[in-house]
Amino acid sequence: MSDGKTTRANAALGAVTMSTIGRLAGVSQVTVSRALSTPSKVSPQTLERIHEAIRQTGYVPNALAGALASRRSRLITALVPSITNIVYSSLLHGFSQILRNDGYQIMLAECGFDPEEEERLIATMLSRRPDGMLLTGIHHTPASRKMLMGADIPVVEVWDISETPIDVCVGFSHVAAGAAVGEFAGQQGHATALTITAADERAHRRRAAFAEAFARTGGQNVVRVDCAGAASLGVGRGAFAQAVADHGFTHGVVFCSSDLLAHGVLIEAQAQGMAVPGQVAVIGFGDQDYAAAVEPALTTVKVDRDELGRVAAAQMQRRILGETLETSVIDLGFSIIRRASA
Amino acid sequence: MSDGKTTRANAALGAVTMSTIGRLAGVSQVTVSRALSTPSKVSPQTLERIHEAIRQTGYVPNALAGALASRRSRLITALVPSITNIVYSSLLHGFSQILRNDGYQIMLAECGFDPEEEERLIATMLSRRPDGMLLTGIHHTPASRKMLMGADIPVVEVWDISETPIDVCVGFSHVAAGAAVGEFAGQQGHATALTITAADERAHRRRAAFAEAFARTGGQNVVRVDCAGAASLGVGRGAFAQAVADHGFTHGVVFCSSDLLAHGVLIEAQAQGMAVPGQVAVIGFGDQDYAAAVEPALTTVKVDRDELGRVAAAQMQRRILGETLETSVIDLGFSIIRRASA
DNA sequence: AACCGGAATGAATGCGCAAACATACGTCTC
DNA sequence: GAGACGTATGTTTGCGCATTCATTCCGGTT
Repeated sequence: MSDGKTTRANAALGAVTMSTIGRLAGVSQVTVSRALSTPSKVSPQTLERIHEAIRQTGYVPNALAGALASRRSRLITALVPSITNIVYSSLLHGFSQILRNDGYQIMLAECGFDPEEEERLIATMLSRRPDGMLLTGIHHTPASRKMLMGADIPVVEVWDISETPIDVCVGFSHVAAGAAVGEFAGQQGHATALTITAADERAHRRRAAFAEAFARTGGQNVVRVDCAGAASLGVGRGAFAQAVADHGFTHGVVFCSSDLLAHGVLIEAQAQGMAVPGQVAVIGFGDQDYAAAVEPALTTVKVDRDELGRVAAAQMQRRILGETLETSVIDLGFSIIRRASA
Repeated sequence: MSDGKTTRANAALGAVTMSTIGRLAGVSQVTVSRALSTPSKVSPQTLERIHEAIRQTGYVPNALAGALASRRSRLITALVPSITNIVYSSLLHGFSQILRNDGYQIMLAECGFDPEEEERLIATMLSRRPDGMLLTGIHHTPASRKMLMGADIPVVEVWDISETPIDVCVGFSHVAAGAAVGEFAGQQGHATALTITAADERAHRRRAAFAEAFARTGGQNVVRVDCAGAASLGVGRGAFAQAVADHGFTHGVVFCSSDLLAHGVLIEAQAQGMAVPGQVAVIGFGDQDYAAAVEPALTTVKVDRDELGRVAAAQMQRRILGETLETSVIDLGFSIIRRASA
C-alpha cells in the first residue's frame, strides 16, 4: 500500500476508490485496475477477492480519472437539430446501439437549426474530450470547423453529403432527392405544384431542386408555402388551408418537407372534401412508420435511417481504430415509395 | 513556470493546456484557470493577454481534469425509456434548457422499459460522476437504488409519484388519471369500453384504474387489447381492427394509452365507416401537439410536460445547491381535455 | 547449478486542472 | 511610520486512474 495518506483522505470524504478496493482485497491499486480492464492478467483468486470487495462497497469506477490518465474517454458526442424530431432521434438509435456494444457512451445535445448555437455546443462538448463526434448536416461555422480539425478526433457528418467533409460524411443528396420527386410529379402530368417546407436548410434545398425538376418535366407553376417553426401536423394543416384560401390551390401535387406536414395536408384535404389523390396528390418525406398507416397511405421519400446510423457508427469505429478511410463520402441514396396518396 | 518537463511533454503530444496558455501569456497556470472561472480576480491587461493566447491556439479546456480536481463535473445525466417517444423527449426539453443556462450539460441515455438495462446504464452513467441524475418512473432494481443512494448526488424521478422516492420525485398519479378517465367514460353512459395499451408499466396502471372506475360508474364490460412493442399509429389501427374483428367491438368508448394509438384508432374507425364520436368515442393520453389537429379533434389527458421538466430542473438546482427540501414528492396533476372525439 | 522466460504483482509517475496556501506590493488608517 | 488590509499573482498539492518500468517467484532447460 503506497498511499496511506490518500486513502485516509478518501475515507474522510466517504469516497471509494481503487485503492480502497485494493486495501480490502489485500492488493495494490494497479492490480484492481488490471482486474477491471484486463482480468486475464490477474490470478483467479485475486480476481475473486477484488470482486467481493467491489460488491461490498458498491464501488463505481471514476471514468473521469480513467479518461484523464488514458487519454481515452470512451465517450462519443452527437449533435442533432432536434431530439423531438423523430427523423434525427431514430437515426441515433442505430448509431448508439452499435457503439454502446463497443463500450462507448453517447452524449447527446440539441442545437436547433442554428450554426452559432452549434458552435457553442461543439466547444462545450469538446471540453469533455470525446473520442469521436457525430454532427448533423454539413454546414458549420468556420470556427466550428477549426475546433474540430484541431481536436484530432474522428468526426462523422450525417444526413447530407458534401464535397468537403471535415472528416467522414454519410448521407444522401438532398438536391437529387428533391429533383427525383420533381420529375416524379411532373411525369404524372400535374400542372400545378404546392411546396410546403419547414424551416430547415436541407428541406429548402430539396424544395428548390423539386421546383426546378418539376418545371423541367412539364410543370406549369409552383405555389410555395414556407413554415417558420418546426414541422407538426397542425402546421401542415394550416399551410395547406392557407394555400387553398390565399393562393387558390385546388388541384395538383403537394410536396411536403416531412411526412408530418404531409399527414396534416391529408387531414385538411379530407376536411375540405378534396379527393386524394384524385384532386390533390400528396408526397411526404422521410417514410416514417405512420406513412403506411394513414388514409390514404402516403407516398414519400424513404431514407434508410437505421442503415445510416449503422454506417455512421461503423465509420466511427474504424476511424477510432486509426484506419485511414479510402472513401470519406458515403452516399446512401434514397428511394421514392409510391403509395396511394400520389 | 514550474513545469518545464510537463510542457515539453505536451508539446510533443500537440496538446494545448492551461500551462501552454500561461507560458504564451507570461503567467502561471493558476492565473489562466482564474481567468476562465473567476475573471474578476485577474487584472484586465493579463486577461487580455490570456484571451489572445487562447484565440491563437484554439485552446479548449479539459473538463475531465477540471471535474476530477474540483469534484464537480457540471454534468447531469438523464435516463428515459425512449428518446423517440415524444412524451419523454419533450419533457427533457424544458429540463435541459434550464440547466444548460446554469452551465450544466445533460447526458442522455435510453433504457427501454427494462429495469435491468436501466441498472446497467445507471452504473455507467455514475462512472462519469454526474452532479445529478434524472430518472423516469419510480420502479428501479434494488441494486439501482443502492448505487444511487451511495452516489450521494441529487436524484429526481419524474413522470410518476411514489411514496418512497429515492430523493425527489415530480409527476402525477397514473392511477388517479386512469380512474378519472374511467369515470368520465362511465358518466357518458357507455356500456362497453375498449382499452388499447402499449407495453409500458405505467400505461397498465392507468388501464387497470380505468377499468375499475368504469365498472364502478356503470360500465358493463371492458375489452382489453395489449400491444407488445412500442406504440405507433399502425399499432393503434391494428389493435382497433383486431378488437372489431375478434371481440366484436362495435359501440363504446376506447381508452388508448397514448395519443398515437388513439390517432390510429381514429383512422381505422374512419376506414371502417364507424362514426366518431357517435358510435365509437376515442380518448387518448398525453395531449400531443397533433391531438387538436386531427379529425375529429382528440379528447385526451393532458400532463404539462414542459412544466414537469421545469419543476424537475428547479428541484435539481435546489438540491445541487444543498438545500434540503421539505416536500420530496410533487404531484403536478393532470387534466382531461375534452374535444370532439369523446 | 546456472539460466531463461513467463505469470503475477507492485512502485512510481503524470494526465490537466482547482483549491489551499503563500507572497509581493501597493493603499489606507491612526 | 507601523500596522492592517486588499489586489494580483505564484507554489504546491492531489483528484483517481492508466501506464511504464521494475520485482518476485515459479517451472522448465541445458
